[in-house]
Amino acid sequence: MPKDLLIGELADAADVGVETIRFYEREGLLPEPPRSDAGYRLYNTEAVRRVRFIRKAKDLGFTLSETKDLLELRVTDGSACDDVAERTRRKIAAVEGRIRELNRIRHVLHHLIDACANRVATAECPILEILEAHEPDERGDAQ
Amino acid sequence: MPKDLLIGELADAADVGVETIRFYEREGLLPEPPRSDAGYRLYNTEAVRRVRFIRKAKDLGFTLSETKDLLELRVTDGSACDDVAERTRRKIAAVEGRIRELNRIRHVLHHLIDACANRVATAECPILEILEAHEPDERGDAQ
DNA sequence: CTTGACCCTGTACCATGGTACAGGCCTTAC
DNA sequence: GTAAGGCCTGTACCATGGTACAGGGTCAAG
Repeated sequence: MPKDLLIGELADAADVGVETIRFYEREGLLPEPPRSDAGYRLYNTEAVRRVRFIRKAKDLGFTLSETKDLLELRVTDGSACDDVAERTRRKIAAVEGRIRELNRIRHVLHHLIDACANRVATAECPILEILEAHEPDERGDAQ
Repeated sequence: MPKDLLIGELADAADVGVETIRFYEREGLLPEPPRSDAGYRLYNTEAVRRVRFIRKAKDLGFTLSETKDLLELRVTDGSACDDVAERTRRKIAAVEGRIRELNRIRHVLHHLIDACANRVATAECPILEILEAHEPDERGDAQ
């Protein structure tokens, strides 16, 4: 039987502050956990994964609301498979759009390294070349 | 000779508000442009690319300060090539890290689609599988 | 030569995502 | 049994990235 974690232990394990955990709970990103007799929140190890995921998603530029959507994508009795699949496809498209943009930035940065190696002065700001090629503009998803 | 843009024309072209342009200037992301006799800011088309890039970077989760770093990466008389190359390599590593994380999310979302197709109920929140193995990940060329 | 749409500076305000008390109740260790 | 720590709720505050006036000058059209 896995031992329950107190909020401070969860915070340490997920490398965030205690206040952040309570904040995520208020915002609906973490379910309200069961409580001890004294009213202490009792967490399991899934909560650690959840908090770490929220952090990761935030660093990738997802808003808390988008992150909440991602966490809610699952097949349960109550949710129609087709609907979940459709929402998931939209999220995949959004993720792929971000990957494409990041790859464009990556390529341009590599060109800059090359220019450096050849001691070629880049008069203009080279990173702006990113926007030369076509520009899809849509953010795929989000709200 | 390319016609100068007034701030409102730049804002329209880059699809942001006029106040946002002035905000970016205050924050040092846009250089102070020349002024007309009446004190109006006069922009060229590079400014449009710059503002669009700032927007894009923001959507990808870069802070304004990181974006400023990216825009400052260039080889000029005043900056040592080796230093620019080194900073650029660090930025590439950061970009590649983001791409890897996004690919992990993408894979898990694809698994969810599969589970859906097979009408397999996913009891746990499937996206949390992302944090399981540190899969070394196949290169992130989603282009 | 005035009206309306723009521009200027300056300051105030807003949403997001936390962070930091204050005031009080458990729990363990001495 | 008492002190140190951790937990509770509640409220206030903070940084980032804008957004929205107020009060005033500019300019082109009619």
